[in-house]
Amino acid sequence: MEEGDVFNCCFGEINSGMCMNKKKMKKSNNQKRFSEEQIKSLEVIFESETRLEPRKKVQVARELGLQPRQVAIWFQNKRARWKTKQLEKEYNILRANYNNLASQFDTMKKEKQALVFELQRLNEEMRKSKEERRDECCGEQRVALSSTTGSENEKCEPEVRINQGIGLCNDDIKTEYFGFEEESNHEFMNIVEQADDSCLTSSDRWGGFKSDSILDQSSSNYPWWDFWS
DNA sequence: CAGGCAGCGGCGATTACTTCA
DNA sequence: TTTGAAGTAATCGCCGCTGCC
Repeated sequence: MEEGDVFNCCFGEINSGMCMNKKKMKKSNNQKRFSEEQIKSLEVIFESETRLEPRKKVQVARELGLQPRQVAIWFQNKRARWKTKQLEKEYNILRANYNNLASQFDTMKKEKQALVFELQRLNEEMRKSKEERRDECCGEQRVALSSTTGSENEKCEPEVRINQGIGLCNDDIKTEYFGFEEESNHEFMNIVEQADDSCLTSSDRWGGFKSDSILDQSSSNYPWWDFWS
């Protein structure tokens, strides 16, 4: 006896209703997989319609030699499996997008670090040149003062130096957060805003990344901005 | 018209079984 | 030969919809 014969024999029983009591059909040896042709036909139908009209279901069942209920169950299971596969696909896409985003973030983080270092270097240079200019200025002052009363000169010099020192400290504190002095700070903020508009928040610079299905779901649950800390 | 009820079908979770490495 | 994982047909319980009374 061939396997097909076993199959047909068992389904003969099922189809005759002996095993198809809806309530409590004992899982028995009668459970057999559908034949390749049956599966193929069902797959073809499923591709065009994932749900069957009752009339169509009866028709398909008759054509394939199955019970309408078996066809209905097959479609139910098929929908469930299809859904699972779709979820897996979507998950893989999401994961790929996340990895892409993470690597972009890493690159930007490094760029930012480099810019901060550059900013610090420039700030230091500016501070030094300013210091030099003040030293030069103070030297000229001293020459001018030495031609007047000597006693005033002796009193003046240390105070001038202290005040200059305080002035420098204040400047440094003022620029600690921005890296610029007040007059250049406005310009700096403009640059930052422009960069922000064109590079960071503009979606067309993010390649093919699709954010619609990700952001609307995850933004409420996952604080993506934690990246930046 | 509103409300209760039965029948039907879909879905998610689970079970029971088969197949295969 | 045994065993564990994966696949699959079928069951169960729940829910929503629809038609009837």
